[in-house]
Amino acid sequence: MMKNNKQEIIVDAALEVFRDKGYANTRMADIARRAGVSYGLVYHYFASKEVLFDVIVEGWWGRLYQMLKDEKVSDTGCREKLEHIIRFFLDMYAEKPNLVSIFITEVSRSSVYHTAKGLAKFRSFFSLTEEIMVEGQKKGFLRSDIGPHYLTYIFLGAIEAFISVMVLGKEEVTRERRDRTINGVTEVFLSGAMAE
Amino acid sequence: MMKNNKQEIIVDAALEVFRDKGYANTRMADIARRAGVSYGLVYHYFASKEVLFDVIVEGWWGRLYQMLKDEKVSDTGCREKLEHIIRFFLDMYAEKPNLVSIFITEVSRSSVYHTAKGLAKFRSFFSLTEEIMVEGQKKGFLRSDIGPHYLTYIFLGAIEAFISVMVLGKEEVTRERRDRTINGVTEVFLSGAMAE
Amino acid sequence: MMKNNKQEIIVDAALEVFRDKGYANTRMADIARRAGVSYGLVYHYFASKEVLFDVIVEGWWGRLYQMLKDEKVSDTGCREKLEHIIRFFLDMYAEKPNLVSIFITEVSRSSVYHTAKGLAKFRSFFSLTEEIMVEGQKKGFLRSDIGPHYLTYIFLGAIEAFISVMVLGKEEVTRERRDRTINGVTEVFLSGAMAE
Amino acid sequence: MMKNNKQEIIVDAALEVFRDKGYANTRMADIARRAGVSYGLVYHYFASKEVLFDVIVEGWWGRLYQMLKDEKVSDTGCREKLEHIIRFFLDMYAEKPNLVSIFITEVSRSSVYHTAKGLAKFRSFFSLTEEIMVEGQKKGFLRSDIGPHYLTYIFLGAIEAFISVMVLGKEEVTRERRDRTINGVTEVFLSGAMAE
DNA sequence: CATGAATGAGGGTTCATTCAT
DNA sequence: CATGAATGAACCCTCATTCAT
Repeated sequence: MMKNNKQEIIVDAALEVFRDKGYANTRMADIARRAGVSYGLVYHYFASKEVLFDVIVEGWWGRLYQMLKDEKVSDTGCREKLEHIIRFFLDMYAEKPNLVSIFITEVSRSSVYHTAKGLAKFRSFFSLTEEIMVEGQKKGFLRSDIGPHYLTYIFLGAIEAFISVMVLGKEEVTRERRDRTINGVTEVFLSGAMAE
Repeated sequence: MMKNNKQEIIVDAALEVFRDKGYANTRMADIARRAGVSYGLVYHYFASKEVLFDVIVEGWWGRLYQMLKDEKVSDTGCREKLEHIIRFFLDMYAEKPNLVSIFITEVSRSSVYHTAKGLAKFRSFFSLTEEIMVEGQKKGFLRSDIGPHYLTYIFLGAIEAFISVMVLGKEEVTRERRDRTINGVTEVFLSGAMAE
Repeated sequence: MMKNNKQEIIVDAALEVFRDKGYANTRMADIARRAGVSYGLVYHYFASKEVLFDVIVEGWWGRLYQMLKDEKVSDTGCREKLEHIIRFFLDMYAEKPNLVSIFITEVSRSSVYHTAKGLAKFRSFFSLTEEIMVEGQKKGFLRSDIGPHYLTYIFLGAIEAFISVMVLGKEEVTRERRDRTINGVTEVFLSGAMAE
Repeated sequence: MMKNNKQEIIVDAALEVFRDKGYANTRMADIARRAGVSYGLVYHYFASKEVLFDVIVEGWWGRLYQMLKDEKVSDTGCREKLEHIIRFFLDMYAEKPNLVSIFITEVSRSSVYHTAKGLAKFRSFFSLTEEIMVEGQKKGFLRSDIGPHYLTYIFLGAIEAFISVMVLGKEEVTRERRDRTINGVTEVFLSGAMAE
């Protein structure tokens, strides 16, 4: 993917610093220092702080879309698809916590400021998820008296809440916790929180 | 609450600018200009940009806690309490969209970086909500095979997703839409998304 | 003209530094230091290095145009008008050597400065002078077998050469030298360099 | 002259870029790109940006001096010598417009370049021309009531004005235009602008 | 010869904050 | 109370130059 070794090192360093300090408080010098390269080299590979950030964010969106598209065309049941989506976020968090943190704190919340560009990404994300919900309704698995928009928002909101809590608390996810979370979210989302 | 007229004007201006540009991209000069005052005056009332931001954020937390405490001691049923919480966010958004925007886009984020201070606020918010969930479980209204943490995250995540979508899209909430949303979220949260 | 005292001080300092080092090698810090003000104050009054430079250059063009317009409508003879033009440059050099230096070294050539904006200024300068030449031809004072363009270029070129030599050599102009120069240039331009 | 092919290519590229952007705004990378070579190679042949520029400028001065020396020793009349000087500039502009442009915009002014080194070059240029004027005076061809300095400045100033106008307007010189210019300048310089 | 990755000092600009009036 | 002039530390980015391959 990355042709160059140093590029990767810089991106990884950026991932850490952006996560620790947030985009606005990240200094290019910090990234260079953390990457163990000279100041100028960061600019040799990335035209600006914004470009470097965008490279990271694009990487995220790319993985997310890929997963959603895979789920859409997969012939598994609706419940499994929803479980896979939750699993994606949790596995991603386990594998690349910095990337997920940045998504939560810098992208999903502040996409207001990255007008147009970022907002469009978000709409795609929601649309792809909504298509899965619509399919679930058509198949009679999901209730149809509630608009698919609602189902989408509630489902994704629930995931984001879990991820956010982990991000804010800088928590770790064990495999066990992951499975419990997948189960809990799916269960409540599908069967409801009410007793009986 | 505010003793002084100019203070209020400045806070309102700050609310607008923070919402439009985000904390990091807000200039004290922007706030002064939008308030129509000199920028020495902003400093006359507020010691720093951070203090001004905190005043706004404190106002938000105050209202939120008050509402949650009121709900906790109220003797209405669990379903009503949950509905009230959703309504609070939607009404708040209708009344002070900038305040809610800032909460969504800036507060949760700053919690990550300004640890301690902001994180504690967040935990209180979750705790208060969780207490309502625990009460619902004790009363046998909510299922007990799922930890109250889970119920809380899912419920609040769903609300946040709705609010976020409105914030990001700068949408308006009509009374009708509000009621539909309250109903939709409550219904799915309590009864689940599955058909039948 | 300048409402503000500090502004003037900064412009004067800029005049000196631009003259000494040229636009490209001038540091905003140098200007601030030479003006005896803080770094930020320069930016308080002038949005950028370029703006500060333009303010200076505009001042020059303004004076130059004014003089040329005055000469055009004056009812003195052609010889006197030409003498006045030469005198303007020499007096200006005596009064504001830095301004004239900057004009010669940074404005009058500088392929950089000449992008539309500056080029138009130059054309006006030449046009106004040419009108005086045309008038001289009409009145039968100047020969008409040579196009007014040629007369203009030769006349202005001669002046510029004198000024340039003074600028490059950082020479001073005494009143006597000024008068000798006015006379020499006028004499050669009008009567020619040939003996008899 | 140039031993190496690549060297020439680089110099030609530099000529173009220096002309287009001016010395200060020229990047070594621009030159390398325009030459179609890597930018390590530029340093392989030329120790620094300044050296590369000097090579170009030296080439100019060399040709100019050679021409002036040739004229000095030639046994043609003064009028012919002056015509040859004008022709040199115009032919040079036709043949190597970039070189002449650079001379006009970057060398002949530029307080920066003129630190001793450049100033001396200039004085030589003026001296050589002045010698021709002195000779013309001695022979009784040129008037002697005007100092040779004056004649030199006026003559060279006139040429420079013509060249400058072409450079700034990026105009072309046809053979016809060249001859008209030579004639016009010589005529006015020698016989004066006055009618009769 | 030739390449381009790597370096790092330096410059323009921003902006929160202070303070004299 | 109110103003806005004044300060200067900090930061992003540029680019001439070096050097390993």
